[in-house]
Amino acid sequence: MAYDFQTIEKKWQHTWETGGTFNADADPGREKFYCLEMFPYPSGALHMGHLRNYSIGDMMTRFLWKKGLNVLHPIGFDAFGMPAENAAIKSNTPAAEWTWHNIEHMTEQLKRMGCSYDWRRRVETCNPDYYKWTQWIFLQFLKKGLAYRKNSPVNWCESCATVLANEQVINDGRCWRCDTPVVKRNLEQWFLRITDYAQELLDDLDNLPGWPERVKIMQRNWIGRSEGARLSFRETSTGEEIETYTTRFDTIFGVTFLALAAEHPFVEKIMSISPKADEIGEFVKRCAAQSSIERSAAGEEKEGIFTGLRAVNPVTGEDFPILIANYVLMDYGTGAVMGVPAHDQRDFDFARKYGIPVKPVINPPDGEILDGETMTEAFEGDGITCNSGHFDGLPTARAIPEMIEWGVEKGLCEKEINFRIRDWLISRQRYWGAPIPIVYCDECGAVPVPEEELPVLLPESVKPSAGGASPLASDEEWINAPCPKCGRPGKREADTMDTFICSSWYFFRYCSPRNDKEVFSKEEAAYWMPVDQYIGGIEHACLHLIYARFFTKFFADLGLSKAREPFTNLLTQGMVIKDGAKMSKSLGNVVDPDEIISKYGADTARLFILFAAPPGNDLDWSEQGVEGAHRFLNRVWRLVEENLDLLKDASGAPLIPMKDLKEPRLREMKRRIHAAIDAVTRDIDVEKQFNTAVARLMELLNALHQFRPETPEEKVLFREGADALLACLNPFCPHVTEELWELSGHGEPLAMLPWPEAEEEALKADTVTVVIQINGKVRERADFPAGLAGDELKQRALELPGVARRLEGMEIVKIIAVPDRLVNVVVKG
RNA sequence: GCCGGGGUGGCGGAAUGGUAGACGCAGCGGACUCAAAAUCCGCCGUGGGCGACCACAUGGGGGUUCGAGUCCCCCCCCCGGCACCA
Repeated sequence: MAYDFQTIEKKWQHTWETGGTFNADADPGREKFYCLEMFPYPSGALHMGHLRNYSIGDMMTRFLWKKGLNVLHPIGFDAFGMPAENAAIKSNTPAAEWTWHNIEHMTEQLKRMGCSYDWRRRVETCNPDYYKWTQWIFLQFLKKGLAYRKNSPVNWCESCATVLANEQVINDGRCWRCDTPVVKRNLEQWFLRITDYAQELLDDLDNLPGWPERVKIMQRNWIGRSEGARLSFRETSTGEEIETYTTRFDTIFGVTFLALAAEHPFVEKIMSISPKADEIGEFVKRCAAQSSIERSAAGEEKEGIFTGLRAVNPVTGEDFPILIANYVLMDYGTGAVMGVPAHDQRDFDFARKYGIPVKPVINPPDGEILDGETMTEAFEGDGITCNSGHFDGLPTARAIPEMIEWGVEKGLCEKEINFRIRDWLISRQRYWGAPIPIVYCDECGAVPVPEEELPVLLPESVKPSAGGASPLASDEEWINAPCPKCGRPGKREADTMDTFICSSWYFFRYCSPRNDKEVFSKEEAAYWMPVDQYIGGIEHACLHLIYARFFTKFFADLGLSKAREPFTNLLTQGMVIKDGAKMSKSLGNVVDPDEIISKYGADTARLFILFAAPPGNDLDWSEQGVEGAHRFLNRVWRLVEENLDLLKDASGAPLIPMKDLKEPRLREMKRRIHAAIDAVTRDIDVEKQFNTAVARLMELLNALHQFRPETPEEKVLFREGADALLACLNPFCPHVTEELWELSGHGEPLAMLPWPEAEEEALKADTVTVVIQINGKVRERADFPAGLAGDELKQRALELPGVARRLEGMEIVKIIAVPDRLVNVVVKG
């Protein structure tokens, strides 16, 4: 017979809500802790990934409250985005209505989970009170010259009918949301200058010891810093200087061609003077038509076309042909590459295909002498410089810096650092997002909406369409607005902001969510920020987690906050798996959290999730595992219920310290209680291994279950154990533990009672099992008094009959003794 | 290709260089019951032996050490990230 979790959970949820139990206010006199889980998109209902995320965060929050900290634990909704729009198109429900309905439903679900949020602080990014400040932040970027408009080839998703930022193009050029191959389009779009922060974003990763190494590595890769040199080659007929960027300036003597991207500005000039203009034009068109998937595939056949023009190597005076090549990208470096086929595989493949000479300028360190005629692949490794004038004989490690140094002195090149990360494209041709607060005027150009006129409200009547144009442009009433500068008729910016903007600063807003005067209160942010513990999925490693760092640095530079990093500790939880695959609707392997909570209760769901795997691992969903967790809670319930009288008898009696317990059985019970407290505390606080913490509590329950107290002394001890079990289990299963705590005669609720502390004296064992090895193999075990020193331990081990028998006729070489652990006898013969 | 993270029973997973497999799931045997469920007790890495025991065993191969799942070297496999970035 199961305990009545339905009634109990409702009861305590009601108590917490009406009592504001988990509301937190800034209090400079108290140590704070900011515990945050990534806020959900209100897609309709919580899924298991959410349940896991919020179970982890809630358990930690409750633990930290009990440790005496002032804990900020807020939640909100990342409420702008495509699904609302799609739902609007499909079911003819306004996006706002759909979204707000989901928000209310999911709020109810979070409450049913027993989550300890400060609900006063809930924010929704689609709320004008919120996006007013999203727009304000955009204006600050604009003011600082960090927001700008540019016409450029941008990533376009046909299915989402909008552009995407580089970070949002994943899996070989596909849309992060719908997996559709992305194409390039030329559009005038808004960008944020995240590249201004590239170096700091990279450097500060070293100041984040609380982040998983792999997330930091992913960000380093994404930022992609490279050191090299910029140098120009003069085109012989026009005298035009064509700039290139190289990380291998030491190969400058090996340049045998120059390759331009099809979009390179000089290509137009070439067409105007070249007799081959038609042919070249056709090639350029073909390149442009290739999707970014085709163009960025490493195995793709390299194609090029001779332009008939030539350029001169400023170092050697040699001249060589200029080509246009499909493997040269316009948006990295200068869009032009110096071709060194002997030492770059791509250049090599290209040169062989088009009969361009290969000129080695580095020989391998093993003494081999390369021959450009017969080489079958490029030599890209380090070696000894050759065919390079007075630099011959230098090893690569010295050649690169020394040759750049020389080039800079001679005025041939400049040192340059390049980044792979690009400026953040934030325009979206969508309806359900924060409007970009700009009015276009024929006279004044793009004019920012004055701050006092914010928010630029999103009209709720607009019907989003599946087509390509920005839906807002179709709202005549909305789109027409006077120029804020000159008052003449103008048109509003019809694009909305990338929703990743909204989620880049919500953790600041939580600090003062109802502030209608400022983006956030400096004082409140100074107290709460940075977030001490952030919990979420790893899929945001190069998206949200970079953007949020960028915004935080920008706020610091505006003087709004001192924090230069938003998240001190990051926990990336694994996925929830079933039948070997991530839960997904298309695979039909989803388990509905509502059903689990209805059938077993929130405590059971939370316990299973935390017990089944360490938080970083993928979690294999198992209904039998859930039943196991439920069985455990029923046993806890019975342990208290069946011993209620006894527990009440013992209430109020002072605990018996270890030194006053004589009987071994009682001393052992006491030790187990405190060993459990000690281990659970360490697992939660230090190791972040919640599965083993639960295992220790299961052991404690098993021990209590077998204890069967009779004497008054035993009853006091039993009560101590039951109390410890409930107190330690409370952050995991807050409802059932709270109910049992009350039932067993405690006045005050558990939630805010101090976390139990292990008694040092009670952790020491009286006797220990020592293992006796002979030549490293376990041969005997013996219970000895704890703390025997080496010599005595050896003595007693050798006296054991089993050991003595085995050692007969053997010569003892040496004996290793580890107190309280083992004795290893090394023998010969 | 480069950079990470992994590989331990039937399964999820434990193990400061010191008893490999905690805890749970599944399975097997027993008690209770007219019976079943629930519950309780016991067994549960593989092979051998009636047995106390013995051998083997943490992806494979070497090494360091009295002692290696753990440290070092080489290799295989799986997962993730990046990848024509000049």
